[in-house]
Amino acid sequence: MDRTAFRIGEVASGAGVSVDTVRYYERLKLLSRAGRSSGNFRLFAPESIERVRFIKQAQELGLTLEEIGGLLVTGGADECRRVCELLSEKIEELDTKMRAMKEFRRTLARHHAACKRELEAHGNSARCPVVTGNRKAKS
Amino acid sequence: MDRTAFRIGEVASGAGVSVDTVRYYERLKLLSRAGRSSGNFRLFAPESIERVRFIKQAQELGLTLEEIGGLLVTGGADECRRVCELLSEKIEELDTKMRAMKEFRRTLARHHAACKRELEAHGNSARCPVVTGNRKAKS
DNA sequence: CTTGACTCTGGACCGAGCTCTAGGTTCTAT
DNA sequence: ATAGAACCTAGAGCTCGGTCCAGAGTCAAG
Repeated sequence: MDRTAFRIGEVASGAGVSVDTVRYYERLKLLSRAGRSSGNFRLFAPESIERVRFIKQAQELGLTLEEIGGLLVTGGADECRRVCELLSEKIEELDTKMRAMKEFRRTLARHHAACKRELEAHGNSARCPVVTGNRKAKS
Repeated sequence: MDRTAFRIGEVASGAGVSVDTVRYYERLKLLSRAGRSSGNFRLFAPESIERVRFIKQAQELGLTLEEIGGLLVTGGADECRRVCELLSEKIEELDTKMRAMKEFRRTLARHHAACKRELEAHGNSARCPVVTGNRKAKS
């Protein structure tokens, strides 16, 4: 039988965050207010765990909690339209970011190569060429 | 003739940050202590501007100032070796992150498609299907 | 010489996103 | 029955990455 109610600690460990974080998200309305047990313990639906994971994932990619909130809103047709827009904005941002990332990776790779060359050429008297005295000329 | 000394305001606007930020970076040793003019104004080498830009770029990709500091250390052979390692670690992290990003992009695209379908299928009575785990929006 | 833009230092303050504390309640295992 | 783990609320505190003061000095233009 599938569980339908989880206590805060289960949600937290299931999603890899602290219970404080779960309560914090609830306060920010990233999670809708959980139901309560007879003893006033929060009872979460299984999807909440997924939801917290989603939040964390989104966060790692640089979205703020507020933006994530925007993506999580659920409601009628108007909300749906809004979310739809928001989503395509975010997708575009993501694409931009991925391009920046590739660019930056090249920068790092270039530094890495320079570093290696220096070590190979000058061994123990190597002077790290990363960023200081960095040839810049024009990239 | 190329300028060799820039005042803090020039560095700041050249790199698109505030003068406070430049001073802050100096305090954190992300920029080496600048020389001073007769009137005690900081004088920065042109590379400083590049350096601040680099910091900003790295930051956008989710590195902390501390990590960036690690990438910017410069010294003899030992430092060079260390930086070299750090760089390949970062490159790998970046690759991991880029994969996560693609994954996340797919997630968003999937939600977007679902949203659109819902709107087309149910028009004004659409109920936004984005992200699992909303227990009744009604509180 | 005056004005106004720019700079200096040191320290207070800010928003985001948690994290911890205190003081109390509930649940579960023995 | 009782210990101890997990939970509750309200609110204070923390880290990061700045940002903003106050009070004073510097500097170029008019």
